Amino acid sequence: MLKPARAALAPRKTPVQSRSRERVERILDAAARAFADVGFEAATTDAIAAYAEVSIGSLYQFFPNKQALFDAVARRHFDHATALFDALLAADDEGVKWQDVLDRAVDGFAALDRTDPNLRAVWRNWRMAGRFLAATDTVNREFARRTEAVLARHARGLPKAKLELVATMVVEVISSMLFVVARQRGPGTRAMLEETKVMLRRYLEPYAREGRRK
Amino acid sequence: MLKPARAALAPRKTPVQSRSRERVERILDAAARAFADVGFEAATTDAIAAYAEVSIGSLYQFFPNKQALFDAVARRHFDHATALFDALLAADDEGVKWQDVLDRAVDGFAALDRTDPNLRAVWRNWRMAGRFLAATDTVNREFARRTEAVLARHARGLPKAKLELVATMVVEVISSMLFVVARQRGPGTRAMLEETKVMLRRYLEPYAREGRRK
Amino acid sequence: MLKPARAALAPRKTPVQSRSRERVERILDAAARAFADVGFEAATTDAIAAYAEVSIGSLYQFFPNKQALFDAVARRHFDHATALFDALLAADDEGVKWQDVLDRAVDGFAALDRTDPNLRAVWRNWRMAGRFLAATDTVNREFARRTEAVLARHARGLPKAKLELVATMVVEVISSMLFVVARQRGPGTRAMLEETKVMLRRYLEPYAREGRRK
Amino acid sequence: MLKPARAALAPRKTPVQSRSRERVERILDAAARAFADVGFEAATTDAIAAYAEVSIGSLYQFFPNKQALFDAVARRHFDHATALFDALLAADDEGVKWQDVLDRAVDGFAALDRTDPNLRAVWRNWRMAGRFLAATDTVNREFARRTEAVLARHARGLPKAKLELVATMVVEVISSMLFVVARQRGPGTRAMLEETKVMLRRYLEPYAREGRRK
DNA sequence: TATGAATGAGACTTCATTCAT
DNA sequence: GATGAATGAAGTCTCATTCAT
Repeated sequence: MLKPARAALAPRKTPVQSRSRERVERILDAAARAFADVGFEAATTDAIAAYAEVSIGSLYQFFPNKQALFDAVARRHFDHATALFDALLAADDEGVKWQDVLDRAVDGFAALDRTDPNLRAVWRNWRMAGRFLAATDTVNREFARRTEAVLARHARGLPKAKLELVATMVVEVISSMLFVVARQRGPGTRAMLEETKVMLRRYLEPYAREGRRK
Repeated sequence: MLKPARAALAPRKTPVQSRSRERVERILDAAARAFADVGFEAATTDAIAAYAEVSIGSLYQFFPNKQALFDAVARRHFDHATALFDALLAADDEGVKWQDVLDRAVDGFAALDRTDPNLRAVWRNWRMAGRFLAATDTVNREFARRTEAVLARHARGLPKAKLELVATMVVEVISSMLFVVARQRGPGTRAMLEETKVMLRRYLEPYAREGRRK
Repeated sequence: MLKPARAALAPRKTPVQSRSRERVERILDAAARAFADVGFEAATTDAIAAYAEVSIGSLYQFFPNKQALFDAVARRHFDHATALFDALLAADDEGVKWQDVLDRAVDGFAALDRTDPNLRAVWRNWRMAGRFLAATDTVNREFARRTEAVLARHARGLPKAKLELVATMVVEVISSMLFVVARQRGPGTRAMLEETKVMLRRYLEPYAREGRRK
Repeated sequence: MLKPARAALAPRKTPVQSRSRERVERILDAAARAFADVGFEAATTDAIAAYAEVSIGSLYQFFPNKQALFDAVARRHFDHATALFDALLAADDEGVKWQDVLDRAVDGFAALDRTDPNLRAVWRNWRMAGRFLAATDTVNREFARRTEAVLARHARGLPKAKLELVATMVVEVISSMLFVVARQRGPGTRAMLEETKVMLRRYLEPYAREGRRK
C-alpha cells in the first residue's frame, strides 16, 4: 500500500557558482510555495519549474526527484528554526527570565510561520510517507533535547526522565498551537498565542518553583 | 441529455440490506486504513477496493467518487467522537469533578485513536482542499462550543469571549497532543498523556477557582 | 481499430404472452428514444431499462446485448417505412398521378419523422460499424428496387440500368432531405419539403415525358 | 490553486518547429481516420496515438482532450472545403457557365471525399452533442450563404427568401449525395455523381431562365 | 421469471522523469 | 549546462453484461 521508498535524499550536486546557487534558491522558493499552497502530491514539478522560471530539465539537474525537492525545503525550514532556537538559548544564557524566553519562543515561531514559506510547506505536509516523517520529527526531537538542557537549569530537582517529558511537552504544544493558529483565518489568533503563553507558564511554574527551592 | 451532477457528499444510496451494509463497512474500513496509511492522494481507489475484497465497480456503486469515500470516513469519525463527547458531558452533569472529566476526555480520545481507524484517517489528512477542511474543523469547533457550555458552569466569572478562547485551547491541545502521541512509536506515550492532563489542570485551575468564588 | 462484431442479431426470444410483449415494446420505445436523443454509444442500457421501468436484468432477458436493441429498433423503423411505402404503391396502382404520389411520399415520410421515434433513432446513428450499416442501407436499397418498378411504368423507354439509377436517386434524395430537415430547428422546414418536391418533379419530368411518348 | 480551465477548442500550443508540425499532422491524420472508421465515441485516444506512432503523452501535449482533436480535424476539413469553394466562385467570376461550375462543384467535392480523410471524419460524426453540431452546420450554412450570392447573379428575379432556399437545397443535395456515394462500395458511384449533376441542372434551369429574362 | 448488486475491462487523462538537441 | 518535447505507467471512473437470489 505504501509507495516504494524514493531514491537519494541529498541534492544531486552542491552548486558553488553563484549563478547555480541562485537558480536553486528560486526553485526551492517555488517548491516551498507550491507545497504550502496545494500540498506535496498536488504540486507538479512542471508548475514548480515554471514558477521558478526555470526549465523542468534544469530542475532535475539539481534535484533527482520531487521528494528531494521537499527534503531541501524541509532542510531550509530546519535551518531557520534552528537559528531562531539558538537565539532563544542565548537569551536564556544572558539571564532573561524563563517566562520571557517562553514568550519570545511563541512569538518568534509565530512570526516565522508568517515569514518563512518553508515552514508552511513542511507543516502542511507534516505526515508524509516513510523517510520524511522521521526527518520532521527530528526537528522537534532535537529542539526537545536542547530545551531539556535549559529546563534543567530552572527546575533542578526534576529527574532526567521528567525533564525529558516536560521539554517534549513544551515543544510539542508550541508547535501544535502554531499549527492550529496557522489554520485559522482572520482574528483571534493573537489571543490564542497569548493564551498559549499563559498555559505554558502555568504548566511550568510548579516545576520552576520546585527547582528554585533546591 | 447531459449526465446529472451527482451530489459529492452523500453515499449514492443508503443500503438497507445487511449484505450491502456489510460491503459498505468493509469498503470504509479499507478506505480509512488507506487514508491513514498513505494519505488521501496516494490512496488509490483500486487498492481500497482490493483491500476490501470488493470490485472497483462495487465501490463506485456506493460512493460516487474518492472524495465521498473520505467524507464517509470522516462522518464515521465524527459520529464516534461525538458519542464519546456526549458521554463526557453526561458525566459532568452527574457531578463528576471537572478534573476527572478532563482525565476521562484525554483517556477516552486516546483509546479512540487506538480503536477507530477513521480517526487516524481524518487526522492524517486534516488539511484537504475545499469542502473537507471545513468539515473537519467543524468537529473541533463544535466540540469547543459544547466545551464552552461546560466551562461556563465551572468558571462563572469569565466573560463570553474568554470562555470561547479557553474552550478552544482545551479542545485543540487535547486533539494536538493525541496527534503527537499517535505519531510516536513505542513507550512514553502513557506518560505524555498523563502530563497532558497535568498541563490542562494547571491551566484551568485559576479559571475554575475564580468561578467558584462568585 | 474496429470493435469486434457483436453477437447475435435477433431477439433472444420471441415473446408471445401479452405481458412480455408489452415489456418488450416499452423497452424498445425507451431504446429508440435514447438512441435518438443521445446516440448509440452515449445511450446506456441502465438508462434505457430505467426509462422503460424495467430492470436491467429483464432487458437482457429479451435482448442479448445493446446492439440487438438497436437492431430491433431499426426493424420497427423498417416495418413502419415499408407500410407507408406500400400505401404509396397502392396509390400509384389506383392511377394517382405520379407527381402526386411523389408529393405524398415526401409528406408521408416527413410525417413519419415526426411521429416515429424509431426513425430518428436509426437516422441519428445511420453509420454504425459493421453489420448495422448494411441493415440500414438495405431499407433504402429495397425501396429503390420497388421504386424502380413504379418508375418503369411511367418511363417506359429507359433502360434497366438507368431505371435503377433514377430510382436510387429519388429514394436517396428524399431520405437525405428529410434528414436535413430533421436537423433544422424552427421554421423553413415546410418550404424545404415543398422545394424537394419541386426538385424531384423537375428531375423526373423529362424521363416521364420520354416514357409517355412511347 | 485550481487548475485553470483550458480552452477546449484551440490546440494547446501552436507548434512552429517542423518536427512538431509533422507530429501534429500525423496525430490529426490518425484521428481523422479513426473518427471516420469507427465514429467519435468508439475511437480511443490510445488507438489514435498508436496509429500516429506517437505516445499518448505527446498527443495530449498538443490537444487538451479528445474533443479538441475532433475540432482540429473539423477545422482542416473546413479549410480544405473552403479553398475548393473559393476556386469555384472564382470560376463563376471568370464567366464559366453556371452549369459547368455546378459540374465542377460536384466533381471537386467528390474528389475531396476520396482524398481528404478529414471530410469523412466530419461527415460520419455529423451530429455530435453541443458545440460541434453548430460548428459543422456552420460549414454548410456558410456555403449556402455564398452560393446564394452566386445564384443571385444568374437568377435575378428571385426574391431573397427564395434565393436562400434554393441555395440551401443545392448545397444540401450535393453534400448528401456525396455522403450517399461515399457509403456505396464498388462501381455505380460515377454514374450517380453524373446523375446528381443532371438533377441539379434540371432543378435550377427554370430559375436561371427567369433570371435571364430580366 | 424478475431483479439489481456485482463485476472488471477499458476509457480518458495526468504528471514525474528522461534524453536528444 | 540548459531546454522542453517525449514518454508511458498509473489513476479515477463508466458501463455493458452476468448471475445469485
